Amino acid sequence: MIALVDCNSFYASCEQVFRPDLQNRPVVVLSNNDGCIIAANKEAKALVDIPMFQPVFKIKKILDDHHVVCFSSNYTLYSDMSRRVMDTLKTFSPLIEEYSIDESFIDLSFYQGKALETIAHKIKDTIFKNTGIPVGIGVAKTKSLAKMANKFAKKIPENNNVYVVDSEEKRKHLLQTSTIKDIWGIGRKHTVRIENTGKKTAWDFANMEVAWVRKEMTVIGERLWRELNNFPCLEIVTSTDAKKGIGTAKSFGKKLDDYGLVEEACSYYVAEVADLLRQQKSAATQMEIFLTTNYHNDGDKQYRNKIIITLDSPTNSTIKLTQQALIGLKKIYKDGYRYKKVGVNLFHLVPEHQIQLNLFEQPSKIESKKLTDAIDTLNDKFGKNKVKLATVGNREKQWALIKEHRSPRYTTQWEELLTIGGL
DNA sequence: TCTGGGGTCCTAGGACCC
DNA sequence: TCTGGGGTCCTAGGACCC
Repeated sequence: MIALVDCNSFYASCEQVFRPDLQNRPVVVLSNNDGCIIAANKEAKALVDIPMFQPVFKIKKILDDHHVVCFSSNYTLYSDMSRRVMDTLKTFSPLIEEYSIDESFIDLSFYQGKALETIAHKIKDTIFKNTGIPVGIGVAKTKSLAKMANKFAKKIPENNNVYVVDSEEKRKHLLQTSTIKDIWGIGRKHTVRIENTGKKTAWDFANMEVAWVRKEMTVIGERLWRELNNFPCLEIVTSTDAKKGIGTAKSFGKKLDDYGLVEEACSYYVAEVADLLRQQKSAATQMEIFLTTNYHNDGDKQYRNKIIITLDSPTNSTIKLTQQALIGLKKIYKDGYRYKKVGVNLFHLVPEHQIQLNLFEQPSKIESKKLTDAIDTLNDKFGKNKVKLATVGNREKQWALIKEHRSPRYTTQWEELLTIGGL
């Protein structure tokens, strides 16, 4: 049996752990630049139907009227809290798949013959005791069923955040009370396609002709169909393979029409992805640079473009990548537009110890690696970006993300530790 | 005025090989 | 007139996830 453990309104819960005064109050967390709503606790969801990913300015009045507490996203805090939750989970099973920042699949075969419902409650209570984060747990024979059981566990209050699919009856009940779009892996498009055939519930889907499913939804759909029928097709994935591509692209805090600032932002993001690349000990063969104006804004002149740069030989040197990135940026940058976003993507990653040098390349690689290593060491010791390329600029980041309501990084910065009044 | 960011997997079709 | 059969590799685009 497999359990899917999922934190309840994770980002909002993280904020509430350190703010007991916000218990039972509506809380939402905003995306980068405080643009959209990306998490809402149950009090906030109960108040109004807060649509996720809605731009905040469209529902500002609702938030104000109900005194909803808004936080900018604080990923440093959420990542650290996630680690704590996962550490606790690891004490219950040796086989864990960290599926996302707030959920994990865990293998429960270790507990064969024991009452899984009791175990699940114990896991839930221990996580809450250790971290203050409430979780829901779904248990079933397959990952897809566990995922749905988890949703069901949270939806029905009597379930008390735990639902175990350990009988044919319960499987049927779960599937019959779930809609098509409740199924994990079925999104908007497929929901329409399936509903057009007259099916309404997950149970209907699980009883469709498998040939139809295969034809319309490819092998992914067929696996899902089999999983809902209790045949495991998806394994718990414990090893995390090196990523196949690494990228970053963030909207500026304000629109930019100055090449120098766009260049600064671009350099900054290249340094960021190059760092990630070195952390996973890979080197990139290809790099894409793109920039775009704000396409939501009809009034502005629109322009977007990208350029793909093939590197002479794979590299993870910030210096080399930045050089190439800025040559590329210059080629696609056009004056006279107000830019909203610049981004960089690295592809065709290879392990750094397998770099095939270009036939004509001078063996200066070693020196360049020494320099990069030295910079990494200094930054590890003295803090992020203490040593950086001049192209990143040394002034205040005029393009920085807007984060007006960011909470302290309670668990990772000494200066931001939680203080308790009166002590 | 204000609209996120980071991923994965699969298929079809082109281009090429023997 | 008659035009095989078996492959690989790569990319773009679709669909979905958190």
